[in-house]
Amino acid sequence: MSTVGLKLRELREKAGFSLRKAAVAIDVDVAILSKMERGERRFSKESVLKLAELYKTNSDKLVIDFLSEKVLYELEEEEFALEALKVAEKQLKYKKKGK
Amino acid sequence: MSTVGLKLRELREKAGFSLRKAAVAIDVDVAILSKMERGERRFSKESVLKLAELYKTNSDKLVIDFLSEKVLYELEEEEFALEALKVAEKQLKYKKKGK
DNA sequence: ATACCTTTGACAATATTAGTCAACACATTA
DNA sequence: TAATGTGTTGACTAATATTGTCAAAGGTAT
Repeated sequence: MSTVGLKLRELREKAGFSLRKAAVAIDVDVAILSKMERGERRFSKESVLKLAELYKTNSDKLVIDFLSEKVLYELEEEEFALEALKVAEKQLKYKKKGK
Repeated sequence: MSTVGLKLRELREKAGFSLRKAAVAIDVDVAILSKMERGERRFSKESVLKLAELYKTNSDKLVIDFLSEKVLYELEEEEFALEALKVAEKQLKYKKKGK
């Protein structure tokens, strides 16, 4: 169900890594990587970056998906989730201009 | 610095509540309400709702600000924060249509 | 001084998240 | 069939973050 998870699983398979190998390579328990790929547990940003490097892929989109999921997780079941996102965007743009 | 905090503080003052009175009314420690209003500690959604009711105000915008701050907190210092918000929005819209 | 107000910081309690480990089921293959 | 490799699961512990409690401080006004 997780976008980052699915993408990273595909990448792993294409790169020819077994779950175990990949887990060892990025210094994470196999169980955790398994769960992260399937969305049972959320990724750490660190893992995403390490995996991207391992699979020789650009990490930007993966990180964006990762963050997006993090945000949506916070907003799940919230009636005003969409409105909140829009306000957050506006604030962020304003802030950026400021500095 | 917190939007919800500022708004709720203004509302409280307009409604003529001291910090103590308001805190007691919503069953929260004074120290915490003080910190929440000033953005030193984040609000709980429950507090926002209770305060809105206490001040006889519609809570929608307050909740939206509250959620927006929660989200921005998660994304602070993230290079791709804006992109992540956009992706999250898209996903959310898609999801909504689905159900 | 007394009675309010708000703020502060130290501390404890709780909840959430992350990590560890052993065992399972399945398939492959020596 | 026994050994090896695959991914998954659940129970448990450890670490971290979030919340709550409390006592005391510094204001201001009566």
